[in-house]
Amino acid sequence: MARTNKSKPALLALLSLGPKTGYDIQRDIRRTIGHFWSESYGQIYPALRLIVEEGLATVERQPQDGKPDRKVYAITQQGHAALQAWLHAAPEPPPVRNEMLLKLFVGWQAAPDALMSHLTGLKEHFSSQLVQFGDFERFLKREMRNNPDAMYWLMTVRSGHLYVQARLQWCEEAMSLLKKSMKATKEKKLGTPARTKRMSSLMALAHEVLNPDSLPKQK
Amino acid sequence: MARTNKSKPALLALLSLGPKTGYDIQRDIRRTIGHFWSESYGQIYPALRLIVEEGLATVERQPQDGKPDRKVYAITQQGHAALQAWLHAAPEPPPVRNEMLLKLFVGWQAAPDALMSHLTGLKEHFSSQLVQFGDFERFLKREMRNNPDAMYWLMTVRSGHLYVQARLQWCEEAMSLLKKSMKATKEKKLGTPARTKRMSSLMALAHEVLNPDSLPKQK
DNA sequence: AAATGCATGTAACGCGTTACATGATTTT
DNA sequence: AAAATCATGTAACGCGTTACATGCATTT
Repeated sequence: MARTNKSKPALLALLSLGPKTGYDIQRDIRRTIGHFWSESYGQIYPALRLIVEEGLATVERQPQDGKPDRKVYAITQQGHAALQAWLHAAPEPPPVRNEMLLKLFVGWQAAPDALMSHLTGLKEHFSSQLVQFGDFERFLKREMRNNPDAMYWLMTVRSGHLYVQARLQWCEEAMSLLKKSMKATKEKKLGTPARTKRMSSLMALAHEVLNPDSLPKQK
Repeated sequence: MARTNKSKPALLALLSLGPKTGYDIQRDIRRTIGHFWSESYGQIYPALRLIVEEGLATVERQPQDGKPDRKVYAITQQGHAALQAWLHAAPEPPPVRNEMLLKLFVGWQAAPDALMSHLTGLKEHFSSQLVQFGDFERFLKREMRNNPDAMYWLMTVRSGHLYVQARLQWCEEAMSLLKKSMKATKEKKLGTPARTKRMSSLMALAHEVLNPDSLPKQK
């Protein structure tokens, strides 16, 4: 049932920082919260129309020459109220779907080198993110002296920082486990069917051993 | 363009562990990789039909009484080949969308107690997950003595473990930052419009200071 | 010369969940 | 008595991206 709207509150959040066009919103999201949020034009423009229809924002057309008119949206009192209501509602957890982990789960059926190169790619990606989060963090901490509210922004950046740190640590660990596994399997050679069968019984065993229904359904 | 199929390879991965019905697949996903993957029946049954049409699996109907026939799917040689091809392709990173962080980003517009209670809820959730990951990990480490391939499964569990640890650490940090911020704002009182305006100029400043386009587009 | 930025929007498609329909058996 | 498990599937809906259409100005 739930499946609550996410784009609308996101747009209201951005509009709560000042009047903006759809184009501005997209750019500002990318620049400020791009590490944990994104909106495409295909979401933004239709949503803005709805937001105006519901009285949560107003539009003002500003003619330009050579370009399409700017349509500047401004949040209304009702919009502020709607945003606050959303802020006070418990957040839904993000859906979980991680392709790399799925590949690893049946990883013995792949060439170890391929998995290793996937991990290397990930590691490089997270390393560069780590640097950027560090820069961002230093900037915000400096600004907090004048503007205590910068702390809210900082919290989101810290989330990203701790997240990439953990992922990076995992990449390194996984790579070293993979190396070990490569050696172990070279020694005693078993055919894929036999290995598959053993994984299959491991699954059954896991369910018996780990009490009710092992890992969490979600939440 | 890309937008590559994710359900089909997921089903093939599960079928590579042995013949299963659609129902079995759903249950096994929940039990083993539920912490990073999910499939609903609305995905599974149509996808299985396609998989059979493409020759990646075969079906066998097993009549039962009182219940619908079991339709047992078994992966074919072609299916194995398709799975391997997918395993060797670089994984796409999961889309990022975190509602809690979005709420925090404009958090000065909310009642601090509400944010605090969101964080408390998250913290409890991650704490319980942490325990379960620990159990799972101990089990898999024990099993690795007989079955070295259990290491692949372990890698996915370690990912979850490190992830929830990082989230937990973040929750605690965020809660303590929030407490500080509550004190700071009590002292010098500023109206919401003024605070909003300051955040807005902070955004502009951030973009000037942080070189080209700050945080990563994605990847 | 080509790419990027500014600026609007729509149409088509794919992804994914939820609810519904059906119904016996087993557990709480 | 109610709920969960087993077992299949479909229809409707919402979410979200990509590609397209248009076009000038600026930067590389």
